[in-house]
Amino acid sequence: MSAGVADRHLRALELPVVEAARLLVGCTIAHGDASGVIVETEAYHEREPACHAHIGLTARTRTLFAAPGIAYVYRSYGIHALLNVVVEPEGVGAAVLIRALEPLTGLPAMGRRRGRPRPTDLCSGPGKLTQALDIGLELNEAPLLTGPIRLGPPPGDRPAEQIVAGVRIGITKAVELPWRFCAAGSRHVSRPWPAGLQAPAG
DNA sequence: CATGGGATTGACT
DNA sequence: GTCAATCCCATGC
Repeated sequence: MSAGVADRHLRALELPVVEAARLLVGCTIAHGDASGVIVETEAYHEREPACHAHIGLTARTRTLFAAPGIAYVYRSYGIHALLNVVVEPEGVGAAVLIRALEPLTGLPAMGRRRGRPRPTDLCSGPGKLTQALDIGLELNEAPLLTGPIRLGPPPGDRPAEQIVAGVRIGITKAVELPWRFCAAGSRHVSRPWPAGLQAPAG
């Protein structure tokens, strides 16, 4: 096995968070028998105010300042668990929010947990994919290379994804940063890509 | 100890 | 398009 494509998820863990967010599109996330290909990510870094780590080291943000390669899972709006991949060296607060997956395996179980069988309704949002993969707050700080959640390289039989970048969604601070990355043309993203930023057709 | 704000979603007008 | 559900945690008294 040669280095390169197969190690993409490992290289991402060594890079600055914005580059990591771009590289993680196309990689895989699995929990139990359910898995999917990452088709949408966002980068968050302590130096900008939309990041939880911006306020410094607290009980909640401790995870973000830890060594790379673990999960940061937190509750959003009192309802949903959101999954992040912690990156950058220990002591730096940064993480990549996993915003959408293209379902790969375990679709029946995902559909049961989601209460909606349509493939494009299973993992097309940060709160949806954690419900589909049964990822809860108890998995905060779980290692991502040794399980139970597993971050893996892109499936070997898939062509490299074309990636488009845009501004992050659902935040009120630092709204101008183009730190959202999507697989171009994917029907599994959380929201349709703005028409003006659509990747060149064909 | 009380309060308020969300990195969202699904239902509804 | 609007809006409520619901809870962790940071902050302030």
